[in-house]
Amino acid sequence: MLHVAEAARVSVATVSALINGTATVSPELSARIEQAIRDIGYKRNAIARSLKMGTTRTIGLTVPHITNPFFTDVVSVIQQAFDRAGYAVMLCCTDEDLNTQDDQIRLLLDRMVDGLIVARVGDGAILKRIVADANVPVVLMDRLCEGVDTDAVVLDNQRAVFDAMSYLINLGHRRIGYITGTSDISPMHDRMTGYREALQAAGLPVAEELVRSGNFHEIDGYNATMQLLSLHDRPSAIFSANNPMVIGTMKAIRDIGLSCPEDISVACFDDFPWSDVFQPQLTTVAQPVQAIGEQAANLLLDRLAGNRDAPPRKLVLKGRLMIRNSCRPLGAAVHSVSA
Amino acid sequence: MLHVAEAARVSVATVSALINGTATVSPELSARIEQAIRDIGYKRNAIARSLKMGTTRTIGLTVPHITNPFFTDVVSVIQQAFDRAGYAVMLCCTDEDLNTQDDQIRLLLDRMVDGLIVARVGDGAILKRIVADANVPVVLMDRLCEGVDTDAVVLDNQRAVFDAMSYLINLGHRRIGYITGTSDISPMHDRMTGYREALQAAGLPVAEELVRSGNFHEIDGYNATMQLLSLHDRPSAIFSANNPMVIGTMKAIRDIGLSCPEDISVACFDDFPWSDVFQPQLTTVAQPVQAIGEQAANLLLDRLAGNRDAPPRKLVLKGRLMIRNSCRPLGAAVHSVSA
DNA sequence: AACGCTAATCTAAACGTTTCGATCATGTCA
DNA sequence: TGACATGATCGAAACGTTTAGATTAGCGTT
Repeated sequence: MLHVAEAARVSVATVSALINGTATVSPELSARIEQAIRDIGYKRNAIARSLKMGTTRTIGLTVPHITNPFFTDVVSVIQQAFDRAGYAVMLCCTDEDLNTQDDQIRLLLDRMVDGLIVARVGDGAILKRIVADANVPVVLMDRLCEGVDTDAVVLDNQRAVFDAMSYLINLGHRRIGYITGTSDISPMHDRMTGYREALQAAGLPVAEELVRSGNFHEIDGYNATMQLLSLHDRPSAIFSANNPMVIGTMKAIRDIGLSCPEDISVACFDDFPWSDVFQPQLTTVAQPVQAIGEQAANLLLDRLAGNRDAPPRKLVLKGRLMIRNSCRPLGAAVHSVSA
Repeated sequence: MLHVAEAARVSVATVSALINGTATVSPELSARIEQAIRDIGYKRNAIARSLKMGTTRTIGLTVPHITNPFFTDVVSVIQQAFDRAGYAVMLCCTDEDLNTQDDQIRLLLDRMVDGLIVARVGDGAILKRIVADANVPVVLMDRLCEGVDTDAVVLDNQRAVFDAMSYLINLGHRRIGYITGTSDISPMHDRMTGYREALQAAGLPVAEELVRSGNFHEIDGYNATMQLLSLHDRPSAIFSANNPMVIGTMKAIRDIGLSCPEDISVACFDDFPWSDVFQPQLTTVAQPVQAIGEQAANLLLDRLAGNRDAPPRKLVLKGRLMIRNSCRPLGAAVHSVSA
């Protein structure tokens, strides 16, 4: 900018005024300055501007896994929304690791991001402190955090799983395996509650042997399913509480020589774009990814626009049960195939 | 830092020296400063540091679509690699739009990213100029760019498609539909060349009616497939040159009342994590996503480490044909089903 | 002619670091 | 004892912006 000012024989203040339109500058000087900008190929340095202004027009976004199609879709929507608003997005994947998340959020705050969207991981204590210290707006997404009282957009997970389980129960299933992620995050907790409540509402026992837990990865779903299928009294259906794990479930079913839905019914949380096309067409609980992403972005953009003092807003969206053909009705002959 | 200095009754220079280890500071002062840092909860401001140092420890990454599993996987690997190296990643999705890409790259450069990894979109002219102007290292990924002579990691697309086509031809297919993305980017061009060469090598004609082009989205694959399937002399196999489009292909096949592989064989570029499990199990060309991401990251990290003057390095990786069950051998009764 | 008002422009400080060179005490050596 | 190297610390400039406040010129009023 100094070079531009010299070339145009004006002060840097005038150049700044012209660029930002913060003051009127005469036509002559405007012309000289614009010419100089073109000649020199000047681009304003956003870092210097950020330092002075205290704002970076950049937000931080952390998710557990970007390869999980649910997060991929949401990230994509958020990215678009902030792109439109002229913000850049710094993306971090925490890989479901607490320390990683911790480090990454600090990294983002050090870089003076203007706001944060967090699909958190693990215990909320540290996150709580970080959020309290940093005075940037934070939006929680997908996962709430006890003690962190801030904007959030989540699903009614309990209801969604309740509905899915009720569907299975209505089909005649009585022993339904349930594969959950680590239960220290709110959706896993709520989904599990939905599972239990649906069973109880139908007067069915909650057999602990039917509940298995894993760490969100395909391999965890595989192992959990293997355990479920080797039970003496095998479940007739399996519900997987997240979508990477259901791939593992399907692989285990295949490897053990069974097939879905003939031998075992499968449903899961989170939809896939290809669910309609490949066999078995999985019955899933679809989250409104577009809405989740947009709402999270809107909540944060609203804060960034200056609405700092409004009380925390918590949006709860509804899931939708996509009934396809991976669950079969159980007739008189209950899970007839012998292992 | 000023506050820390005052609290510890030292100068800011000493605080800086201690934090960065750039000079020895006495045990007494060290203790005082460290205490002050803890008391105040001081965090170094990375923006101010960037301004002074001329480096942000942030890189920019632009991809056409993050929802495409291929890019998702690669982004994930790159993200992890830079995370380990202490860099932040600014992610941009260009949505296959030239202007968007242009804007985003400028945005990234304004923010003084230390380097750029680009899976480019469209014509290379503007990218070429931007890359020339910006004196940050750039690594091209997945897609080369004519006239941009920089580090790159790409696939041997031509060979990969040649192999896939040869496989189909060996199965007895003679009329093979081909669905490509817009051909102004190198992989699409190279893949098409592989298609033509395989046909020619087998002494088969290249029927232009069998080649359809779309814009990388599922709907484009759907439309292209609809056109192919309504041809008088329908192809017995379809190869889709990218993976979102193959979902559209499968939907079109379903909607038209045919089935794969009985009525029509399908193969495509890019693997899916679930390809092994759902029916039909798609035969695909798998890209070494892990290697692509790691190599791209390594190339850039090497430049960032100071190796600026080495001549541009171009890495060409090999694809792998994953033969599953979505393509059937053509016996005596050639594509028998009548439309 | 003196005055005040407005519009245009400029000067200089500030944002929070890093770093060069200066300062100063201390100990060593001739 | 004086010269000098050494090590620790500091002062101040610089990075490239923004912006408050000062300055100047032009013009209309009285």
